[in-house]
Amino acid sequence: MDLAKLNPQQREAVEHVNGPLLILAGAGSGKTRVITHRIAHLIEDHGVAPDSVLAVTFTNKAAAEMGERVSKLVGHISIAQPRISTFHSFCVRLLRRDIEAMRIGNQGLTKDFAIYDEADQQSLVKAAIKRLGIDDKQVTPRSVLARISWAKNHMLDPQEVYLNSRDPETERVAHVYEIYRRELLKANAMDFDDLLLEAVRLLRSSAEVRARYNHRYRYLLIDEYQDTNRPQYELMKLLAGEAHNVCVVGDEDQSIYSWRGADIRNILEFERDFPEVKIIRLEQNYRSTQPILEAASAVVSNNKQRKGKTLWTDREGGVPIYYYEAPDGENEALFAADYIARYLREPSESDEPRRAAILYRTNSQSRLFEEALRRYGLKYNVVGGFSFYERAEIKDMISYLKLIQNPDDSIAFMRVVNTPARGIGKTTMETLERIALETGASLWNGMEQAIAQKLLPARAVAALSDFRQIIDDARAMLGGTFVEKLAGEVGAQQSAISNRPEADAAQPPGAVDTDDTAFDFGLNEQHELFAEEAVPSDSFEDLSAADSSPKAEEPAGVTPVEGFRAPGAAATLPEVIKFLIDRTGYVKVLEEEATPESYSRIENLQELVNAARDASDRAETLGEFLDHAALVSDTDQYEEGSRVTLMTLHSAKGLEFPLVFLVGMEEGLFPHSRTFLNPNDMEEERRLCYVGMTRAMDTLTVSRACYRRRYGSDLPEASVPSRFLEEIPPQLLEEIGGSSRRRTQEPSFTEQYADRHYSYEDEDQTVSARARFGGSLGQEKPYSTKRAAGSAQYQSIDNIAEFFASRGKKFSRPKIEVPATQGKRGFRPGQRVRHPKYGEGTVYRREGDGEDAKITVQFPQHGLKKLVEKFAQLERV
DNA sequence: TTCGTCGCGATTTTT
DNA sequence: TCGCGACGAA
Repeated sequence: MDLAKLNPQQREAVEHVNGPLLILAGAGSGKTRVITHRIAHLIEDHGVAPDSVLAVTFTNKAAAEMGERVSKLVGHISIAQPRISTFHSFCVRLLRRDIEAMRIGNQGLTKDFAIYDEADQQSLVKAAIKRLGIDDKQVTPRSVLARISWAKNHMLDPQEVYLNSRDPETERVAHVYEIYRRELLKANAMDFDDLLLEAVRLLRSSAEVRARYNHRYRYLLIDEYQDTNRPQYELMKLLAGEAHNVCVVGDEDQSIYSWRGADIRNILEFERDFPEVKIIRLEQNYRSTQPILEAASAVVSNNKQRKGKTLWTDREGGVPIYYYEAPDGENEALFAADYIARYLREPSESDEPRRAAILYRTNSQSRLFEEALRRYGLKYNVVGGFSFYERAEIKDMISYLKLIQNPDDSIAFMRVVNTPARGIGKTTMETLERIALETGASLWNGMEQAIAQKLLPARAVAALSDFRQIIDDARAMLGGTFVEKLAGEVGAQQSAISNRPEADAAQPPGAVDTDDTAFDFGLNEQHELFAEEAVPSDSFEDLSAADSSPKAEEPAGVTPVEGFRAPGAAATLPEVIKFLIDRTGYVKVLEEEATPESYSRIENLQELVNAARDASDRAETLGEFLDHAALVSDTDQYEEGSRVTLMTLHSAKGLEFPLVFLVGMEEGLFPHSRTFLNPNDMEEERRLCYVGMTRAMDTLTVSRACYRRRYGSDLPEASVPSRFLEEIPPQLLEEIGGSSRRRTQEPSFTEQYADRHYSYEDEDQTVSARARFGGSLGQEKPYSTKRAAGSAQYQSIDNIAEFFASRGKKFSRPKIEVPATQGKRGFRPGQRVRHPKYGEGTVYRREGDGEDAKITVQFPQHGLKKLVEKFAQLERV
């Protein structure tokens, strides 16, 4: 292993082999490099078996990237590779394998458990609130769910929440929590938090399982350690076993997930639980220029809760931080787009192609920038927001699959039982829920009882039977055929600790108990055979045509099981999805709708079939396919090849870009208004700002809109510059655009162009740009319903003209009618004022007029205050 | 039971 | 602006 390219601290970290290691790695200090080299060093120079190394990262994307880099370093050595995964997917694997060790009698979750996402959780909580008869005006499902999640992240069960409660509201939360938990169990399901908790519970409760994993994973690495929460910490301790070969890497200044339970104390307790720990600090930054580093450090140094460290770089020179003050949000976006367009056109100074990122605080801010980039015909990649698997039609199909896998999944049941409409309405559902509640069973079970005992009107029974038949048929198609990768290289590695069941016989459809969803694990040759016939054409017709495989037409209920196991008789996952899409009439409904929206949904479904085919090609089981769907995260969408990336500051963690736009630097937006009350939250916002700034390698541009529309209302509100702007040392900041205050001797890249950014006669915005509006987007985001639909509205020349006309108006009158009073009191947003009690502040917002005008003022010490202007005794400063 | 309209409230950040 | 729930009519 060649360690010559590492600095002394990095090298020390890499060469540390046994025992606990804590690496405090500042932004851009080559942390990933250290981790990958450390893994390679262990394997290459110390003969550690690759698959006894477990590295845990925060996102799947980071894991994949790290895996790639590691296999570049050591790929030649062995087929076995280190396991590199996120906490959550690691836990899923662990639980799918061993969770039944916790089953007592017939109680407890089975390995076919479902994973509930936030929407599923919300439905469950909503139902629980309703059942408890709690007034849902006061408590929203959202807030209750947040508190349940908080409790889970602090490893408190409903009992403990109840016993610790000091107010009736917390008691109610405890009750909802208890019901929520029971419903999850009944549905054989877990939420994201449970994945961690159950894994901890499993490793604690079974010495045998724990020993197996301790034996399997000898070396443990944890990235982004500052963002781990309590359960993750416990998990780490359990996995570290006796050997304590655990290396954690983190940066207190980049801790931005405390709202999700991340606890900085984990760093302190690490030293307590592993007293023999070695601590290494990485403080040399290889990423950013001096001014960027200095500005970011200056901002974060305003935090009180901080050990403090000094990042330094030997990189010399660099342009200042540019600051652009836009009249409004649209202009801010156009400015960024214009700047980026020019930037990308310039030849790159290094070998790397030019890349830029626009970073914002909330996802909703992306829209304006997307529109602006489209105007300029720039391809871009949006990370976050709506992901593919969150789209309604996709969730619907996934819910059908989930139901096949786990019929007790009541949330999936409710989602699709009447989707598309098949005459199962409110009354029917209420009856089913009642039956389920009375017998303590799942909705599916309730349905079976209702059908068998004819507890419902004939029409409802018929509709339910039809629904059941669809699920049963689909399951029968799949039964016994979905292939597990057993043979060959990968299988050997996996089966080290895996204890897959021998091929189970698929049971006849209808015989539903928790075990009949087990799949056979055939061989690869067999799979290849099926894959051949599974390749359909890509047309829409393909979906709607009644082309579902012949066996679907067979009366599934009477065909003997053996019939489904014969070679060639079983269906692959994509076939089953196509069967479902067709048999449920889903596409038919969409086609009848015949709107651009509905066609794009059909496209999305086609995309799902493609995804399933890929999974099937990789020989994934239905369960694995569903896990993947549940665990892909927004940040995983980041494409490295993309030249322009839009994302939230949170998603940007761990990435770097030559050019970064940090936009929306306004009080209330960033820092977000919800953090005004709590100083700790404010410090986290500041860390978030630090994270954003340190993403920039060469150029950092910060911007703000003086007037911004909230919720698309038509009167824009004045904004107050973000406090973080003021924390950037003024000598590092240079205002650009309209009113440049200062000119440097040589016109910088920015200055050459900055004054031209209003120009709409720019060549990019004429014919060529128009021609590209449709196509470029489609390539970049093939499944984007909303965005595909959105792009349509700009395709006509009239619309474009209209767009520019409206924009043009704004620019000629940047200050749109602001509710401003002429009177001498008339305080206007953005103005500095003094209040006898609260001191100096900035006017944030003004409502009403004349005598009853109310104004909201932001005071540094007291936060936002709403005052009646007449009485407030405010003076101008 | 379904489908339409209307009014209201919402926006942090994510595995 | 947009998405959801409530409400009412066929």
